[in-house]
Amino acid sequence: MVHVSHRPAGRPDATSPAPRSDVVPLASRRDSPTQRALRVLACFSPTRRELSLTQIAVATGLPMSTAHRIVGELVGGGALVRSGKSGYHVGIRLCEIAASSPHGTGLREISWPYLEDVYEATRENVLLAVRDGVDMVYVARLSGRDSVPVLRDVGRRRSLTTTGTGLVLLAHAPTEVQEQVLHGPLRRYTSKTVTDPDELRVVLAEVRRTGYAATEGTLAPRAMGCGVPVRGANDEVVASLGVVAHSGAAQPRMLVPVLMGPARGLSRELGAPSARRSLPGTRRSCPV
Amino acid sequence: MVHVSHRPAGRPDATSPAPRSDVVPLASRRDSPTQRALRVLACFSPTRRELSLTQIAVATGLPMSTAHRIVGELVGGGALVRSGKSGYHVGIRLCEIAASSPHGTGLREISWPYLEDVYEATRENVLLAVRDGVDMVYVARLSGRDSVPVLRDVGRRRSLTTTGTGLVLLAHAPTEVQEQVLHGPLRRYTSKTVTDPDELRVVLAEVRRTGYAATEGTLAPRAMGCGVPVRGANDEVVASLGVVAHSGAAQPRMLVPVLMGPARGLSRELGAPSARRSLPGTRRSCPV
DNA sequence: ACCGGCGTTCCGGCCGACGGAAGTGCCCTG
DNA sequence: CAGGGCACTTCCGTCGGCCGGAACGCCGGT
Repeated sequence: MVHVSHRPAGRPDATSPAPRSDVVPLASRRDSPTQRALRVLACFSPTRRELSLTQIAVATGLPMSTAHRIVGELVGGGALVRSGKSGYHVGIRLCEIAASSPHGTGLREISWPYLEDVYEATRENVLLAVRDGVDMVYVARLSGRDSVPVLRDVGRRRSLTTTGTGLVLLAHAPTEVQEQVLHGPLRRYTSKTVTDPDELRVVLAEVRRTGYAATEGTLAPRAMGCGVPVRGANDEVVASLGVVAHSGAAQPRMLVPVLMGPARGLSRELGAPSARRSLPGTRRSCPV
Repeated sequence: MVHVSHRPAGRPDATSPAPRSDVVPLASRRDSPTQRALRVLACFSPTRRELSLTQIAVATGLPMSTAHRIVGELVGGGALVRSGKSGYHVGIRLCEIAASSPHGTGLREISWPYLEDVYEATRENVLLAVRDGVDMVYVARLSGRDSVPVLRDVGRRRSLTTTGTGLVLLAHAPTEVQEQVLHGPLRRYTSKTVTDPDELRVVLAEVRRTGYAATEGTLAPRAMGCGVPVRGANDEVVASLGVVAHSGAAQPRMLVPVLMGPARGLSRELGAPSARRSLPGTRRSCPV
C-alpha cells in the first residue's frame, strides 16, 4: 500500500530523472490534467475572489491557450462562472460540493449552535478550526457586532503554533506532523511567540495533559485565546473550538469551562464515544 | 461564443447495450479529463458525504482504474481526503476555495449579521438563497433552536417556483431562464402550488412590481414564506433574503418591512447603487 | 480453506490534450 | 482617425500521456 504524500510538495523533479540531453527543464512541467484543473481552482482564495484569464494563466504558469481551455471546461462544469466581461469567480456548484465536507462547511452547519452557546456566554470571538497538513484553517467564526475584530475571514490559513486553537490541533496531530512542524522554521510574531522546538514540545505535552491550550500575546501583543479539542467518530481530534479576545477581558483559563460544554456537545453530535455518556470525571474522561 | 449547457446530463452511454465486436467506438464518449474530475467531485453532496472508490466509479460511470487514478490525483491536490480505510470525502482545501465565491460562502460571511437582524425580529427561519441555472440554492440559513425546522441543510437544491425566496430570484432572472422554467414541467407540491405558466407569469410580474414575494402553502400545506431581493454591484439581483415559518405565525406580507431593512443593508455592503443612499420611501435605512 | 468483493498495479495502444501562432475585438493614445 | 498595445479567442499538427482491460494482493465473511 503506497500512501502518496498528500502534499505535492512543490516541484519534485527528481522523480523523472530521464536526463535526455535535449530535455528543456523549464517547460517540462507536465502534470496531469486533473492537477492542472485543481491548480486553476487553487488560484482563488478569499483574498483573490475574482481573476481574469490572464491572471489565472500567470498564476498557474500555464500557457494562455491551455488556461483558456481548462477555464472553459470548469465554467462548463459550473465550478467557475464568468463575472462581468473579463473575470471569473468560483461558482455555486463548487460551494455545494464543499458543503458536503465533514471538515468544512458541513462541520460549520453542525457546529453553529454550539458556537452560539459560547458566544452567549463570552460575547467574544468564537472560532472553530481544523488542521490541514501543517496549517490551521478556520471553518467557522462567530463574532458579535460589538466584539473586537481580532481575526477576519473564514478560510484563512494560519500557523498551528501561535494560537490556542492551533496548539490543540497540533498537540493531537499525528507524530509525523508534529515533527514536521517542530523541525520546520517557527515563525515569530511577537516576543512571546514560542520558537524553541523543545519548549514547544513541553507546551504540547501540557496541552495534551490538561485538555486545553491557552495563549496570551503569542500572535499579537494584546490578544489572548483559548482552545479545546473537538472529537469525532473515532475519538480523534477533528477540530478545535476556541475564543479569541483582547488581553484583559478575561483570564484565558477561565474560558475553559465555558468551552468544554459546547465542545463536548459538538463532539457528541459528531459521534465521539468519549462524549457519549456523561462521566463523573468529565475533565479527564478521555485518554491523553 | 459557444455557451455550453452547464449540465453535463447524466449518462448517455446506456444507449449501446449491444457492443459489437467491430470497431464500434463505444468508448468514444470521452469527455475531457477536467470534466471527469468535476464529475467525480460532483458525486459528493450534503446527502452523500462519504463515498468509496467503487461508489464513485459507479456514480460517474468511469472504469475502476480510471476512477482510481483521478481520485488519487484529487487526493494529491487536497480536494479529496481519505476517511478511514475505504472512503473519501471532500477536503478542506476545496472548502477554502469555495469560501472565495462571492455567491457562496463569501456571501454567507457577509450576510450573517443581517440574517441575525431578521432573526432577532422574527424568531423564525431566516434564509439567504441564490439562483444557479433553473434551481435555487440556499447559501445561508439561520434558525433558532426553538423555531420550527421547516427546511434543512444549506446547499440543498430546490425549485424556483415554490417559495417566496425562489420567486424573487426567478422574477429577476434573465428572460431566457424564466422561459426555460415556464416551458418546463412545473412540479406540484401542494394544491396551492402554481403550475399554470400564465398564472406564474402574473405572479412574477407582481413580484417585480411590489418588490417582494409572499407564498402560503405552496411548498408544504402549513408553511408560509416571504422573500425580498438582495442586489449586487450592478444593481442586479444576486440573492434573495427570506423567512419561512408555519402558517398562522404571521401574515406573510407583514414580514416585508422586517426583511427590507436588512436586505437593503446587505445590498449596500455588496455595493448596490440603489441601496447606497436612503431613499425617501424607505422606512428604515439601517438594519433593525 | 474457499470465495467474493474491493482496491491496486501494470502495460500497450491510440486519441485527444497541448501550446505555438494567427485572428478578433477593444481601449487608449498620438 | 489611424495606430498600436492588450486581452481574449480560435485553429491545427504533433505526440505524449491518458485510458482501461486484465491481472494481482488484501480482507472479511461463511
